[in-house]
Amino acid sequence: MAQARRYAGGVDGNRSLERGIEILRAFRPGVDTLGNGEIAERTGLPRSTVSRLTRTLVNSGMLDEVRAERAYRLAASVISIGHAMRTGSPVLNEIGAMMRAESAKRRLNVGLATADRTMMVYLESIRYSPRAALRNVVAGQQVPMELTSLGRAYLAGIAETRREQLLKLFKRRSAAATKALLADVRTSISSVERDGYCAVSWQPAVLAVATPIVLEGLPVYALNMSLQNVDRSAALASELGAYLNAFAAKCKEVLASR
Amino acid sequence: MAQARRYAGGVDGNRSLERGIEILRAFRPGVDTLGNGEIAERTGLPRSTVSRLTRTLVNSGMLDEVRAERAYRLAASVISIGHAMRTGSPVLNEIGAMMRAESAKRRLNVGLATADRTMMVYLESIRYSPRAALRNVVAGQQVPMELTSLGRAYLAGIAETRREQLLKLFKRRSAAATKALLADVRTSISSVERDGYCAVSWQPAVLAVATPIVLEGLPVYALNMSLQNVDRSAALASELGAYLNAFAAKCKEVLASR
DNA sequence: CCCCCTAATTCCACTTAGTGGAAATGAAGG
DNA sequence: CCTTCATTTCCACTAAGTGGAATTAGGGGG
Repeated sequence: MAQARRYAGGVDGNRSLERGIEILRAFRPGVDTLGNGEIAERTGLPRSTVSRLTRTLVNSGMLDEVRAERAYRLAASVISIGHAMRTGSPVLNEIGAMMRAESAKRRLNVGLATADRTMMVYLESIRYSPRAALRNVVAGQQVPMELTSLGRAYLAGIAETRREQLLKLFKRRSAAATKALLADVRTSISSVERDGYCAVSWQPAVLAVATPIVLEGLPVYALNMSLQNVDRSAALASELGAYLNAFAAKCKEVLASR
Repeated sequence: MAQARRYAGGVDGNRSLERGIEILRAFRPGVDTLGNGEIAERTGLPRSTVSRLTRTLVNSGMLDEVRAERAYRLAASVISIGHAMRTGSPVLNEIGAMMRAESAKRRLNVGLATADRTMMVYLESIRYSPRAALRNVVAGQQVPMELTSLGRAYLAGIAETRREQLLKLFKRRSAAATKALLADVRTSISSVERDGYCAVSWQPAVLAVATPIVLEGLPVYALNMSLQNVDRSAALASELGAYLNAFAAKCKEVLASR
């Protein structure tokens, strides 16, 4: 009857695979282990189904079983695949080294991110610190799209229809302060259109600027620069913005000739 | 009839989910995009099945579609999940900072890895360089288990039955020099049992030592230290080994009290 | 030490969701 | 414009997957 399509109120696709992926997603940063019960709760799937799917994920090497606590944790395979994603990314390959150099030269944080649903996820985030030992690089960390310069630059870079979809999702997500927030987001988007970048101070004493990178055949990325322990000032923002615009121009040049 | 078990000559599990994961695994480092045809070749799955599963993976956010070349690439979600794995790992959480400090103090590379099938995958690899700008950290990179100090330390740390399974796999994999290689592997394992570490010079002018970390309720890990641009010498190897043993002891202390 | 209680796993009848060969569609090139 | 290769859609078939119920396995008390 059904032709591998449109199962109970869904879109095309393979239900078991979708559910298996949902289970993997249930492991968020900070969550170490999850038992089948907790997974069932978080995903809304029947317990017996979860039991079978986690078994499959263990066999496929995506989950490790912790027999003692009857629980599972993400296995090493997931970072292998993550690594394949990063090394496969043409953008990161081309400009990763430039980002490091720029971070060292300007003494600030430089990041490259793209969207995962309604979050921005860093492909690379180079954290500058005066002490060399504290400098570090993070990949995979998520920050909220609507609250960050990265996310707003991304929104400015994507197709309008998609942007409006996402804005609706934010509205549904945060009950309070929605109106002001959305206005803020739109201001940032205009700022990108006018100046090439937007500045947001999402976290206290951190000033961040970001700009979109739009390339044919690739998802939209956003590039950012940020400084910790500073007072937010318009002058500083426009200085950072100028650095960012110059750097982004250099990146786009390199990427265009790939 | 079939109760979600033992489909055509397989073990228990969900076939579609297994296949979907296989598709994700087909994207190895260096492979940027893959079309459905190539995926079908690499995985041995029927083309129509691949077509449906890739669509599902796109809907689930694990793959990005590149319409222009009718191909797919791994999406940002996979590094989100990879990041969740790393932050969820109690071992990396506890000793990551210590590893950085040790790398800076001893001026050498420090790595933590575990197994993904027959490969070792780095949870963290801290690459020391005299120039601060060149120091970097990699996660997810794979190295062959049977050829590296990391892999051999891991083999020394796991249950004997599992070890013998893996050794058989290596035999099947590399046709040439198998006998000598396996003897080498066993020598390394004895070396771990006797000295606490093993030394291997897998890549030219790189000397590496590694030791297993075995903890209740966690997969076996391996910790390594390595130096580039050195001549292999027994004296240097035992010096590195001593550093490693001291460091591993400190790590185990921290991990025991978690 | 045994028994209860909770949670995970297995069982099983049901039937839909998935399958893969064949047809259709679509892109690239002569 | 027509051919060729590749990818996607179609569709009849049925095995694979489902989820509620029964069962088993842990893990605290009593």
